[in-house]
Amino acid sequence: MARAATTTDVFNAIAEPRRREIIGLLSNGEEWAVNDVVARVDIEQPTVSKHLGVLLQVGVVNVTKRGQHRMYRLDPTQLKPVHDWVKSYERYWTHQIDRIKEIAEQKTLEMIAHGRTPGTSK
Amino acid sequence: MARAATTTDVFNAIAEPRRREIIGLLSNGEEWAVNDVVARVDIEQPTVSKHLGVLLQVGVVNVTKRGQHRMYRLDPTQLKPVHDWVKSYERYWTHQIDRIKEIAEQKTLEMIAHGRTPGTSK
DNA sequence: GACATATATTCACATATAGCGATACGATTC
DNA sequence: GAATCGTATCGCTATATGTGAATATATGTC
Repeated sequence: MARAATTTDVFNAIAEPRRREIIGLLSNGEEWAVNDVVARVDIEQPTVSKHLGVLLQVGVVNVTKRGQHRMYRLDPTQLKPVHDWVKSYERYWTHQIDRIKEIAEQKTLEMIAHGRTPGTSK
Repeated sequence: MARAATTTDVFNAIAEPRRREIIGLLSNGEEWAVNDVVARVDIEQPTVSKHLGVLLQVGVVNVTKRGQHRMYRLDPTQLKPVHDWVKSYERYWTHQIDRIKEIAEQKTLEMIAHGRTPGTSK
């Protein structure tokens, strides 16, 4: 099987740095015409159109036709799955003191439990 | 140019759902032998080895040789870049009330400023 | 209608998968 | 040292890029 399409989900879509860059631009909440984006990033117009197309397919942006312009707007809520997933690991790098304490507590609990957690591979 | 390698950075590495699944397994902080992982996910051993190899290259896991086993351990701090990036958008889906207020305030400020924020495309 | 502007689509290219099956390699056990 | 276990690697297939160049498709303007 080949690699999953970039349009499969948000995780694949945001793997591309330029798409994250475009998302960053649109994060001011305004509507952006394609050429507004092109003027700000060092990417050709067709490429920008394609990246916006990917973001559109996964729902990270909306588009509205206004005259000959197509106005793109960010829908930040579509990034929530990424946030939800990575949030579980947040405690490992925030609050250094608390983190040390947490890890110590965890180890203690493990010692008490005294059970091999991963499948005991002979 | 082709798509960036999965080993380019954490964003590319975690785009693959099975790698996120493996990360989830290892999140108990224990050391996992390859076969421990194989026993838990419905993936063949060579594929698991490859996924672990990708995660290793981007630093999300460490490996230690112990006898004929290779023990993999998660290094969750390597996921921080993802968290940092997505955290900027957190406010859009948390605290529904505050969010409405924030957006209203933002619009008001924009009206006061009265300047077109994106590059005024003629 | 002729022409310019804004955006999308098509083509070709170089490259990178994910997974399977077979196999190679190192460590362990007998 | 032969068999076995744990793991990595190779060859293969099918597929999906990201980008640039060229072109098509609207839409707006004179």
